[in-house]
Amino acid sequence: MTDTSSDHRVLVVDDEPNIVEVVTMALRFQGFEVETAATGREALSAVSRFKPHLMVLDVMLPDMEGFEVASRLGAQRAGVPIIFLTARDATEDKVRGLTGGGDDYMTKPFSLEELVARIRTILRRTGQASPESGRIVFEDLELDEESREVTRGGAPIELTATEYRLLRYLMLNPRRVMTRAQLLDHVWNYDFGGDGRVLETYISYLRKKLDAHGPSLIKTVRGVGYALQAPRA
Amino acid sequence: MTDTSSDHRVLVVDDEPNIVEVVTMALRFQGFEVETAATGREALSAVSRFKPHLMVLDVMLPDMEGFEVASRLGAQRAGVPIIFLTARDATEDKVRGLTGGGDDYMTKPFSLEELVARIRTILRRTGQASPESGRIVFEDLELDEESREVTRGGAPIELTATEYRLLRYLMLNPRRVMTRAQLLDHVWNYDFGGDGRVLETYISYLRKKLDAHGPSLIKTVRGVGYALQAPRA
DNA sequence: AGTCATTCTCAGGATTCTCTCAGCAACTCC
DNA sequence: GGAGTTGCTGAGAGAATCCTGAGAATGACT
Repeated sequence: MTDTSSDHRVLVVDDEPNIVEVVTMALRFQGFEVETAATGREALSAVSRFKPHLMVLDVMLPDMEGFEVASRLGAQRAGVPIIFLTARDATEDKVRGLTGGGDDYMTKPFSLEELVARIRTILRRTGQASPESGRIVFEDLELDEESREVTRGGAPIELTATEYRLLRYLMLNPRRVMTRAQLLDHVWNYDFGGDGRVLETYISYLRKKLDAHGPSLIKTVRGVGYALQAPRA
Repeated sequence: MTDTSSDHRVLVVDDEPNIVEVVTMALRFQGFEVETAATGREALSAVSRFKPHLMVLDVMLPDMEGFEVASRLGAQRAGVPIIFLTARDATEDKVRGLTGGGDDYMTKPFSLEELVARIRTILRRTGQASPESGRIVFEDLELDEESREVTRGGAPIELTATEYRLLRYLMLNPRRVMTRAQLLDHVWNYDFGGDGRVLETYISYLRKKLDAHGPSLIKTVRGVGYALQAPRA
């Protein structure tokens, strides 16, 4: 992506190879340095060797719970924030209480965009990353990543979660044609296997909301995908 | 090719000899170093020996699925991006989750130009290739590969998918006469069996759109093919 | 449980593309 | 100059692709 300044180490811990694979590739892609571990024990040794700036940690590991890993780190943890991954059912409450500090959690399945966004937010909060203004602008469209507010020409626009992710991804890649596959992969959950036509529906939603305040911004490129495009004068 | 800087290794894996042949020829022509494999097992050993920068991998192999090859590579894969080839029907869902990791996929049949374009895009994205702006220029014609925008003398020109592929191919080989066969092979799907006269139709479309903004750029070479040519002063 | 917002599926209709065809124009070679 | 070949282009059928409204499924909140 356009962000070259990352250069952070992230440790990904999960025992499902598929997830590790997908997440690892996505993060490397974003410029993070990534190491992986499949068990709690591996994770512990990886931390001391790799000294990550942040951990992505599944709560269900074969040898111990993610929380145990966290507490066993003890002093060694030294303020390393953790993003816990949990299955959707149950346990949510358990996680809530534990996410003191700078921790966070996400329920599986999640979208890669969201994971990356949270990692960035956390690194920014903990002062490890440059506080690059979390504000994206394209023409008269503005998106504030902190408050999640979107405005066009000053007028606020209410978006649902999915609409927001989709618009954000497009705004991060202005004028560039994003393929259908890219959009589905980044904006929807990584295991989304449904009908690719959701995308069209959401583009339609977005257009309806955005175009109420000005000329059309989303261009469809037939047979390929969509792109943000400045309206022609 | 004016591009001498490629020098990348690409591993092509498919069990249909025709496809391997066609793709291999096209890639070698573009300056890539190519090795091939017909089975998953061969692919695995080829990776460790050949250490490709990128793989083109059929999902349907005689001994295992392409995905299995990918996951069996494991650590050895070391971030090598993969372009999966899939049959048009079904399977699209299975392929999801790829572009997040830098991978991509194409449905068969595809045009060679498209394949080459994607390979270039991916290598550029993963920083393995020089980030040569993705912008092709010929005289007052400009083509931006990321936004897929084409302009002549600054004026935007709307092209359909096929028109775009055709023009792009011509612009990649400026002044050189491209034979009818070359054009049909590269711009249309490799198994296109229809009437060769489509080409004339599309040349006509292109000329109509391009010449609206200046002197003629596409020259006919009777009995051979077409070439981009600077207008005589 | 009941309400509400959100997400996703589906189908009809509209649009746009691709390719074929046919007649005319331009060129080549005798 | 004439005959044959090759290329040009407008028209149109069929296919592919996209848009959008309606409603079912899902999950969040009270």
